[in-house]
Amino acid sequence: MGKLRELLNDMDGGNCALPLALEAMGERWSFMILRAAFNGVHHFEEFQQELNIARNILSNRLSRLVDHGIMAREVMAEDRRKVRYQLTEKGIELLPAMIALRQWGEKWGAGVPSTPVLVDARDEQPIGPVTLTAHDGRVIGYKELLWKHRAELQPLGQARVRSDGGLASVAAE
Amino acid sequence: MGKLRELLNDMDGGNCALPLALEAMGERWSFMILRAAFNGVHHFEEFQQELNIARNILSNRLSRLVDHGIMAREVMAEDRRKVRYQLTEKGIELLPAMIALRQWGEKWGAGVPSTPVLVDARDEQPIGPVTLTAHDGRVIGYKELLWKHRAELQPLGQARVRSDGGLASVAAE
DNA sequence: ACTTTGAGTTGCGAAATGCAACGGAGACCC
DNA sequence: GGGTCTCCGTTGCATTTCGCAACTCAAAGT
Repeated sequence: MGKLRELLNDMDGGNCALPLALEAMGERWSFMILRAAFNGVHHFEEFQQELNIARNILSNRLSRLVDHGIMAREVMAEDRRKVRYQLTEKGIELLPAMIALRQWGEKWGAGVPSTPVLVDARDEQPIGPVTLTAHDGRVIGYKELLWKHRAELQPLGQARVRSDGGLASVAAE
Repeated sequence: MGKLRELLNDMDGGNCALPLALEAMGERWSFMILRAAFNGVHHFEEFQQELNIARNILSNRLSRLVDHGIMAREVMAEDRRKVRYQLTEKGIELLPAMIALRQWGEKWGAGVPSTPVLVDARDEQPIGPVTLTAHDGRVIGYKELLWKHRAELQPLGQARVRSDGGLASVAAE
């Protein structure tokens, strides 16, 4: 109970990176633009036509993505009217989040086929589901997980049995 | 170029599950509410105070999450004023997406510690980064991936060499 | 010169969001 | 059983964001 308070106080304070991610990607269209970018779309008019997004909004979103370092904006040398928007490494690293969302929509939505699909370049087989893994790479399910404060973490190799009933009981209320 | 068109036509039509996921989770506060729910928050007043969200918006978001089957709403038997909001399995399966987002924010944000942290219940070690994996479980990086149409997929075990230059070249333009 | 193309901007109505106050059913208290 | 408190909302109104259509403007193309 005091535990719950303590846990929650960490939440709003700002020491959670989720609001940070949402500030960059949480607005309408941001993820759709990202998806288009992953599919090889690079130019304003392409984004506009394919997403059917209002031009002013698109302009605003692209600017924001550039400001956040998710995309890079470059005026093309061979035709200086054209601007090329390119994913940065920071943007590319949103791929797991985007795919996790898409797979979730695929699983729980009304049987949407979701084309195009991401495949392993080696064998052209579709990638597996995005999962959570333990530090050693084992796939790990929700019921095998606990929430812990940073301060309570054990250095690797010194794992001990839960002794205080800690936060595990909090999640179960 | 014809290829690009073909690729893009699949996008807006609606045969992508991302818009579906975003319809359920893309509004402001939805992910923050989900996160609170994962941390053991169950009641309206708890969500309101911890997230500092306007009551009418919170009301609206909880209704929408319930409508989408992400949370279940239950009037509590022992105190019928209280309503308990509980994640469904569909909601729980958003965890990888949420963690992927949070990890991204953690990596690229201004060194936010992100407490509480998700740990393996066995050894209390923090979970690993959310990654994409091949069908056999190998972790796979962005450069080892291609986008393919459903129709072009090979049945497992019949992988062939890319013969048509296909969609890989599209991503690279 | 004249037209077209690419990438935006501007003006304005519609929708979503935020804030503060209110409402109402159920518990609780004597 | 009247008064109070708690929990979960709703209502009214100001602010912000979104969406649409028309416009600008520089750079190519012809």
